[in-house]
Amino acid sequence: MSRPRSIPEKDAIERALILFWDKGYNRTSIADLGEAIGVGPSSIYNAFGSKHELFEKAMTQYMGTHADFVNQLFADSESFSTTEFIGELLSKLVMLYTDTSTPPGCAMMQAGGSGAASDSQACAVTLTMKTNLESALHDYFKSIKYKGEKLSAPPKILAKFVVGTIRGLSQLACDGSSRKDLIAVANHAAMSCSNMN
Amino acid sequence: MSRPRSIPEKDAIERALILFWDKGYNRTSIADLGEAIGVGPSSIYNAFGSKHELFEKAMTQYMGTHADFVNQLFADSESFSTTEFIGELLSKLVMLYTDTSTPPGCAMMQAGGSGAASDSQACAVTLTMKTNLESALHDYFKSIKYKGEKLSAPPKILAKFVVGTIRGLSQLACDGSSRKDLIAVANHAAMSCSNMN
DNA sequence: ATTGTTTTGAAGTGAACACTTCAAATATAT
DNA sequence: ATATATTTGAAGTGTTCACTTCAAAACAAT
Repeated sequence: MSRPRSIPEKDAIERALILFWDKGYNRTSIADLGEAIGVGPSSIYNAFGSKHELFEKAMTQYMGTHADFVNQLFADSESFSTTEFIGELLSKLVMLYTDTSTPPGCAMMQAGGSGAASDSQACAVTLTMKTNLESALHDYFKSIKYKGEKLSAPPKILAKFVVGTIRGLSQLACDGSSRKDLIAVANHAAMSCSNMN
Repeated sequence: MSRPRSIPEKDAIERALILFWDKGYNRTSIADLGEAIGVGPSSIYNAFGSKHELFEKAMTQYMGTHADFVNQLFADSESFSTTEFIGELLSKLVMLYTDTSTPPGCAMMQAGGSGAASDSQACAVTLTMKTNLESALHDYFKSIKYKGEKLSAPPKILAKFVVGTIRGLSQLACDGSSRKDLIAVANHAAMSCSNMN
C-alpha cells in the first residue's frame, strides 16, 4: 500500500556495519552511510531513527552473523578440554579479525573504541557485550574448576586474561600482524590457561 | 627582552597530557586545552603550532616521565629471569594504568585509539611507539633464546603476545578492573612465557 | 621612560557534522 | 484511474571545531 524501500533493511545494515567497522563510529558520517547504502540522510533517519540506533543495529547484526560462532562454541564447550576450547575460541576470532573480505579486527572493539578514545555513543553498546563475554568466560572457568580440571589461575583472573588477549588480538590484527602469527599467539594464550597439557 | 609565558611549557604540556589521556585526542578541543592550561587558543598555536604537535609533545613527555621505567627495565633486563622481567614490566605498567592520580589505562593507547577508532592525527605517533615496544621485546626474547633459556614460544610470537597483553591490560584498566586483579593477570601472562618456573 | 620582542585575549572564519523539513516521487490496493 | 501510505531528494539549521587575525598588553634591556 506504500512505497517500498530502495534497499532491504538487512543489506542496508550490513553496509553500515562495514563502514563503522572500517572507519569507526565518529569518523563515519551520515553522508558516508547514505552514500554506501545508496540513499539520502532523510531515508536513514526515517528508517533507523538516528546514527546511534543504526550503529546498535549494525553491532547486533555483527554478533548474530560474523561472530555467531562464539555462542555456538560456548554451547559446545563440554566437548573440549580447556586448552582446546580457549584455543578454538581465540583461533576462530583471529580468523574473523584477519578475514580480508571484511575490515581488520573486531567490529565492536574497533568501531566503538574504548576508554578515553571511545566514540561516546558507541561505547555503551559495546561495553555491554564485552562485559557479557567476560562473565561467560568466568562462568565457563568456574564450571571447569568445579569438574576438577587444574586451572593455572583463578577463574576470574583467567576470564580477564582471555578478554584482554582477545582485545589485544583485535588490535594486533588492525596493525597488520599476519593471521599465522596471531594464531600462534592465540594458541600460546590458550595453553597457558590449563596445567594439563 | 620579551613578554614571558604565563605558564612554563612543561606544566602546560602536562596539563594537556592529562586531558588527552582522559578524553582522547578528538574529544579534547582546543578550547578545552586552553581552559586547562589557562590561556586562549592563540597562545596554544603560538607556543605549539597545532593540536597535533601539542599531542606529540604530550606523548613524548608521557614516555619520558610516567612510562620512563620501561626503558630502565629493559636496560636492567639481564638481572632478571624471563618470567621476572616480563612480570616486572607488566606489573609496573598495571601500577601506572591503575594509578588514581592520573587517568586510567595507557595514555598513548587510550588517547590515540587504534585501528578504525583511531583519532586520525594521533595514530601515527602512537603506532611508532607501539612498534618500538614490540621490536624491543622481540630483541629481548631473541637474546634470551640465544642464552639457552627455554621459551614457551618463538621470540616473535612472545613479543606479539606481550604487546597484546599490554594493550588488553590498558583497556581492562579503563573498564574498571581492579589493580589487584590486573596484577594477577600480569603475573599469569609473565609465567606463560618461559618453561622454567 | 623608551624600545623591542613576544604573548595574549577577543573576535572571527570556514568547514564538517548530526539532524530536520517538506514537497515530490513511488508503489499498492481499491 | 484514484486514493493512500510511505520513502525519498534537496535544501537548510544550528552547533562544534581547528585554526586565524590583530591590536593591545607585558615584560626585559637599554
